[in-house]
Amino acid sequence: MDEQSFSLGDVKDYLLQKGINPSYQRLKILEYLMNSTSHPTVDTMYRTLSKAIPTLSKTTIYNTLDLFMKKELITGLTIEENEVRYDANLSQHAHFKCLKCGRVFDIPGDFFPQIGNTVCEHIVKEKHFYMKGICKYCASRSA
Amino acid sequence: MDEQSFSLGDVKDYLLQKGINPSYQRLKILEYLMNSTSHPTVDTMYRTLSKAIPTLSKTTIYNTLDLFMKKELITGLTIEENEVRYDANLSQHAHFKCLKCGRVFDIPGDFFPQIGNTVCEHIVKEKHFYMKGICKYCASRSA
DNA sequence: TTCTCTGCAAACGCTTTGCACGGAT
DNA sequence: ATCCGTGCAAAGCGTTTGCAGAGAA
Repeated sequence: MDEQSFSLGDVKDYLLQKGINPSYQRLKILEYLMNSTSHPTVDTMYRTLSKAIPTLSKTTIYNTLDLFMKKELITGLTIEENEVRYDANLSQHAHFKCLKCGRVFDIPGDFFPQIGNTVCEHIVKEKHFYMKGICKYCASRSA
Repeated sequence: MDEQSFSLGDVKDYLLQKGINPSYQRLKILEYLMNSTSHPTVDTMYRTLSKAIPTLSKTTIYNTLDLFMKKELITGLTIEENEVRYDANLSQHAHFKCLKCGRVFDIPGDFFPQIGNTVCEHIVKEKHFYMKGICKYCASRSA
């Protein structure tokens, strides 16, 4: 958790506004996502949230994330095969994955080409842009 | 297979030039990839190539693709979780995945932002850009 | 009661690993 | 004999499914 900007109350209001029953599990999962910029995997969420909710199961996390995605509160990001990461930041932004430490960073700014609704006659619904390399922390550590 | 432009001989020369022992399996796998623009998954390759090589195993395909990636003959693309696709087209290009039929198309042209070697102080090694939507074939079919 | 939410356990599917056979040198 | 390539079988791991118990209305 990076900087605690959203309270449980904020999160509850948000869920209610989106027409989602704010159960404790859902509140805590969304709170975690909204206060995180690290694009956690299900396993990361599970290991962290288990401390606060010892009975929490991964099934509930999957169920909840599916619900949030269906209701468009979050998006899933695919950078690596074998793991999906989740992001509550819905603004169009790029991602950077460090090949050393594995962390995923948001890259602000509009890097997205100004293509219209179609490209090569295909209808575009989503655009995804990500980079891989060595993050500034790993770079300075090995320098 | 889309348009037969590379012969087995071409592929053999390419393997030798890259310092890879051109076994029959390796030849056929690379031939398939070089003559395909459909970014096949391992399963697609397996089902297709099994016809020509009945004893072929998926293990060999995985071994071979790992080798090709290590030697930088091909790249792996991650658009969906749960499946890796492979591409022998090493030029920087974008991809488009159809949400209906699931096919992945190459999108030619330089859609990549002209960022330098670093972004937000991170060292960039790879850039990936892909879109999702409805491809022209599915769009015309349902129109 | 009825409907929803939760979570254990098992199933699934793609990928990786262990290991042994076979061909080439 | 040695080395490399191949491929069967089993294990691994993230995710999904089946289903039953708990909780709210």
